[in-house]
Amino acid sequence: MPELPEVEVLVQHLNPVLTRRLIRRVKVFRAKVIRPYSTDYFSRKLRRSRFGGLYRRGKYLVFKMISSLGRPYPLVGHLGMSGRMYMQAKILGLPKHAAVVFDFGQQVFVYEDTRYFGRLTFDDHVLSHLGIDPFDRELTPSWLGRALEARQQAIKVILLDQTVIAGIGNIYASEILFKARIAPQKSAGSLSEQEVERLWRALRHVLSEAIAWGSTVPLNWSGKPGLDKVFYYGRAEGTADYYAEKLRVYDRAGKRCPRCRQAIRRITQASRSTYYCPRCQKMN
DNA sequence: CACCATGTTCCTTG
DNA sequence: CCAAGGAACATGGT
Repeated sequence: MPELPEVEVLVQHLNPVLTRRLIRRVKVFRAKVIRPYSTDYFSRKLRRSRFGGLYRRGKYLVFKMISSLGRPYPLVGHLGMSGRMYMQAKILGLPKHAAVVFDFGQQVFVYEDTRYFGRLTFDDHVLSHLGIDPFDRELTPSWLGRALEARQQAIKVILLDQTVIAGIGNIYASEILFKARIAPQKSAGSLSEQEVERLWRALRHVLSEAIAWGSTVPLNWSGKPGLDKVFYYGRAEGTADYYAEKLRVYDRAGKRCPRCRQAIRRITQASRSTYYCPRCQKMN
């Protein structure tokens, strides 16, 4: 589920659904995702709190909670690799990998996570380590140039560094570099002014396109297996459009580049797959 | 059985 | 202190 566009679309979807709702009780099914708190402390703190607004920071969801005494406090969520969050009727029953469930009475708010890499915490300290948001007005081409100039690591690896720019993940990193026509192996500091400019454009273009798609298409949030496994390459109920078809290079090794018909290549960088077109994204 | 997977953190080595 | 690389986390798909 989670890179910046998915989290953004989810936050927009959840905001009106959750705001002002009163938590009657909290059930923790997998203590790991709320560490270092005890199940008891976590549940007691949230019980009888209300949801205020929520917003996104990088790939994190930040819920503004209001205690029964009217005191605000944050609840920070991260979806890891396989986390989902959605409202559903209580009578429907819980998914196999429900991690935490908030009970509202008739409805429940479910956080499920197959691999349990995600997290819910009251500690917003993690957010202070995050780099600039891709849609921050301060992120100009010259800002980007300065952020990259002293770095020797491959640009693909830098794009995944959440302390530089927050929100880009492995899928969109490849997509952004393809759009910008920059070889993923190039060291960040070696990019020309034109390349930095193209990267800046591609960043916003690719991410906003993904957000626009996710905001337009009806999504199946609870994701019944086989219907909407993962929304950006899954499918919403009644929709024939697969988001995978919108990806130009990611997971397309051996297939033709949509721009020049050359075969897409897969390489490994920092133990993760990178996909690119060797003809459109040259080293020099 | 093998390998791969949208992410982050922690450990080791230099 | 920094950088780079890798394992670990846990489960499922192919």
